[in-house]
Amino acid sequence: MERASTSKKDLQLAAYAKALAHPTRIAILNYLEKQSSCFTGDLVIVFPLAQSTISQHLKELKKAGLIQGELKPPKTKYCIHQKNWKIAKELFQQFFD
Amino acid sequence: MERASTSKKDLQLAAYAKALAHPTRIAILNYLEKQSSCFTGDLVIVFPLAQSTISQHLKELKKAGLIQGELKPPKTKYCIHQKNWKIAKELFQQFFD
DNA sequence: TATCCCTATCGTAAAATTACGATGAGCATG
DNA sequence: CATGCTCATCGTAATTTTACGATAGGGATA
Repeated sequence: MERASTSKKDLQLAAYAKALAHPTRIAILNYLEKQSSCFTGDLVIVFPLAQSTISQHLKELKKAGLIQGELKPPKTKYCIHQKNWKIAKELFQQFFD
Repeated sequence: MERASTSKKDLQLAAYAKALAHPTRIAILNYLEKQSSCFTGDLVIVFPLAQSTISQHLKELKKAGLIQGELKPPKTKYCIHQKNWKIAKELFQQFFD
């Protein structure tokens, strides 16, 4: 019986899955897909959560690479990170066959 | 500005993502896809983790509905829950467009 | 009936996640 | 230069996750 190794792909997929593992983050991404971009403040209005909580979720999504932020002082404009989005999409596709 | 509601689909997708949000669980599912089925003990040999830890991961996967267990005393045989697997696959597909 | 296998569950500790209010930093505008 | 707006970060508390060893239970076999 062979020892299972945890591949880079497994780790990456798990990291993406972790970013998606919260309903609010799913909803934020859905929102971003519809709107193509938005400011933090928009989400604070749309979601019944504190501003700091929204910011924290955005941070998680950025850490995973699924979104990117652009400074538009005094606001921050977020949008989907298309390149990584595609990578994630393909990893999930492969995973599910 | 409209209030975002968290739909059933969002919740279900987040739940599946949560189940996939750990490298070991990804690896277990990969293993199950290859072998089509396995016993808990197989995984204990294959992965460098305690038996109770493996059991806990299996429990998480079962809770999410991605696998199912069948008693084959004194063993337990696990396999992918095909129906839910397909549902998960489609949810991720839809999500990524 | 007693014993043996295998696995689930319990108890527990450390770490991570999630939420909030408060604070601080960055950059326009007055 | 001071003010105001927006957002990130800090500090913190409650909960959840992850890991382990130890224990319990279910069903064969002797």
